[in-house]
Amino acid sequence: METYKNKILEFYRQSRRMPSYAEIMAMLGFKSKNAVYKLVNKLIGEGVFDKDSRGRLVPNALFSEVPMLGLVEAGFPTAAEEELVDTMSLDDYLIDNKEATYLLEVKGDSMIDAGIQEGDLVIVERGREPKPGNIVIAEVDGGWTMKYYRVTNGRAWLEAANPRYGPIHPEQELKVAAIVKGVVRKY
Amino acid sequence: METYKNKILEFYRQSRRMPSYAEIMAMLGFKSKNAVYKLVNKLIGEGVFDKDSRGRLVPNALFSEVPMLGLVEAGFPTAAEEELVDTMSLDDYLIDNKEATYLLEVKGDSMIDAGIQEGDLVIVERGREPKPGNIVIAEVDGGWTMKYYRVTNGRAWLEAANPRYGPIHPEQELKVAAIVKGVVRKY
DNA sequence: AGTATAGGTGAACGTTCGTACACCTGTCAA
DNA sequence: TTGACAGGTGTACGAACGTTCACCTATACT
Repeated sequence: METYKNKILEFYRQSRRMPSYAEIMAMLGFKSKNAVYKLVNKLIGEGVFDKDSRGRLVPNALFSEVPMLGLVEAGFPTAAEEELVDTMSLDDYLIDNKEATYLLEVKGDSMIDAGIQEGDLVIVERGREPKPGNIVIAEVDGGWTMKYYRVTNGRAWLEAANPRYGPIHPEQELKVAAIVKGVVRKY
Repeated sequence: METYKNKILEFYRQSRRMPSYAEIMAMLGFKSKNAVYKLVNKLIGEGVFDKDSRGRLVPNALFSEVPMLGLVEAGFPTAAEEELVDTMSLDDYLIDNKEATYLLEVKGDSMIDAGIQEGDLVIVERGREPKPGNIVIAEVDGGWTMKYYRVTNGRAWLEAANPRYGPIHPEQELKVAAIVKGVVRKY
C-alpha cells in the first residue's frame, strides 16, 4: 500500500507529471486497469493525491508540498491535529517573478550580521529598483559584491553587515544588478 | 508569444499538470488544435518545455526551476553564457525525505550567531538520530526550543548560538523531536 | 506581380484515456 | 458452512488525446 504510493510519487518526481492508469498498471505489476482504478480511488480517499474534472490525476498538497507547523515554540502537533496544518511549496513561497529570479552562492562573510553565511544560496531578482535597506548585488571596481543598499543626501552607497568591512562609496554611479529576495541554507 | 508561454505556465502552477492541446486551444483563444500543435512545437524548440514519448507535455528545467549562476563574486553571466548555467528546484534541493519533513517558524534570537533569525523558516526532519553539532528541535521543561545538540561524557545537552543564553543540561533524558536540515528566509 | 512563408482553420485518423460492468478468487467473521 | 467483502482479472465503450493533411489567409521579399 505504502509502496504503491511511493512508486507513484517516484514516477511524478522523475517525469514531472502523474502517470496514466495504464502506466501505473505496468509499474505496479497489475494486469487490469480496473485494479488501478480501485487503488487510485482508495488513495484519493486517503488524500494522497487528487483527480481533476477530466479524471486525470493531480498531485496533492501532501504529495508535493511541505507541512507548515507553526512556531518552533509550539513544537509538533499531535496526530489528531496534524491534518489541520498548512502546507506550502518552498518554490512558490520564495519566488515571485520566475523570469527574473536567479540563485547565487555566497562567498565571504561580509553579510554575516544579517544572517547570511558563506555557502548560503541567495535568491535574487533582477531588474528591480533597489530601496534603501535592501540587500543588493552590485558591481564595484570590476567585481561583484553583496551589501546593504544605503542612500544619504541623494547618493547611494554600500554597507556590509560585518564591522570588519568599511562602507563603499562609489565614485561613479552604483551599478545594482539585482536585489536579494531570500536566503536558503542547507545543513 | 511570450504571453502564450506565461499563460501555459500559469495553468501549470494552478493545476499542477500541463494542459492538453484542447485546453491550450481554449485558453489562448484558438479555434483549431493544429494551431496549438504548431505553437507547442515551436516552444519546445525554444526549450520552454518538453514532450515525452507519449506526446504529452512535460515542464522543463527552465520552466519550473531556478537558474543557479554560481558565486556572488562572479556576478551575472553575459547573455551568451546564460544558457550554460545550472538550474535547480529549491524544493528538491532542500528536502531529502519528504515524508518526515516539516517547516517551523523561528521565534526568538537564541540561534542568531548561527545565522538563524526570528521569522526565518527552518526545515526540519523528524525521526533522525541527532549528531553532536546538529541544530535540533527539542522539548525541555514542557516547551519546545531550537538549539545546538552537544554531547559531553555521554550526556546530551543543548547550547544556544547566542551568548545571552546559557546551556541547558536536562535532568532526564533529552527529547529531540527533529533535526534542522535547512533554513529559508524571505525579504 | 509573383511567391515563399508564418500562422491560422477544419476535418479526420488511430491511439490512449478514464470508467463501467461482470466475474473470479481468497480471507475472515458470524 | 455460509456470506460478505476486499482485491484482482478481462472486456468493452465513449470521450479525449496527439497527430496529420489539405486548405486558407495575410505579410514580406524578390
